[in-house]
Amino acid sequence: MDAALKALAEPRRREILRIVWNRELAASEIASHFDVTRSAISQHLSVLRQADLVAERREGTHRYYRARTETVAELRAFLDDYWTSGLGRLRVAAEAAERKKRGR
Amino acid sequence: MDAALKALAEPRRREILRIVWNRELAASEIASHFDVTRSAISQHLSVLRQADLVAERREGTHRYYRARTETVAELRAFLDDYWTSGLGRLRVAAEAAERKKRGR
DNA sequence: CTCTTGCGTTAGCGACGGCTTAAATTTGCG
DNA sequence: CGCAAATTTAAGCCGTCGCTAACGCAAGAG
Repeated sequence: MDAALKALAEPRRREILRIVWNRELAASEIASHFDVTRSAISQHLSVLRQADLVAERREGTHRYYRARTETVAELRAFLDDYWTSGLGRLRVAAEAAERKKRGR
Repeated sequence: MDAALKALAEPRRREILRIVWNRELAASEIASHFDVTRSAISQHLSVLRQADLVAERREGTHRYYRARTETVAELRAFLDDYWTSGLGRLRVAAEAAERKKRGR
C-alpha cells in the first residue's frame, strides 16, 4: 500500500496507469504517448509493477502491460478505513503511550 | 489533488493525519508522538496544510490542527472516477493523437 | 519593555527520484 | 551463429525531499 501511494504520487505514472486502464499495450506504445525516453517509461513501469499497479505479459520481444484495477480498489479501501478504524486509533494511542513511557 | 497524493506518499504525514483525524491537537502535542524535531513536524504540517489535508486554528501562541476529512473523501472520489471515466479516456486518446500529429 | 513559550522559517546536508545516454539482455529471424 | 528489434539496466546529472540546527517572530507573563 505504501508503494502504491508512492507510485501514484507521480503524475506521469498516473497517466501511464490511465492509458493501460482498459487495454493492454506494449512498452513502446505506452512510451509513444510521452515526450520522454523509452528508458524513462520503462523505469516508471518498473515502479508501477513493484507496486502491483500493473501486470506484465511477455510475448516474444514485446512486453504488454495492463492496469491491475484491484490494487487501486484496495487503495480506495485503505483510504476508507485506515484513519477511521477504531483499531487504527487504538494503535496510535498505544504508540504514543509507549513513547511517553520510554522517555523523550 | 496532486498535492494531496504527494503529501500522503510520506508515511510520517499519514501518521500525523491519523493522529489529528478525530481530535484537534497543538503542533507540539503532535510532535511529541515522534522522535524527530519539532521543526520537521512543522514542515510536514505545512505540506499537509498546503494540500488542504489539515486545517489550522490559532489561539494565542498555540496552533491547533485537525484533519480535513473532506479532502480525503475527494481523494477517494478521484480514485473512483479518474481512470474509469469515459471523459478521461477520451482526453487520453485526444492527447495521443495530438502528439502523433505534431511529430515525435 | 524584557523574558519566556510555542511555532514557523531558513540554510545546509545527505538521500532519493526522474531523466538521459549508453551498454546489456532477451527474443525472433535469416 | 549473426543481426536487428524491443526493452531493461547502469551510470551519472540535477532537482527535490526530509531532516537538523540556528535563528526569527508573535503573544502572553512579569
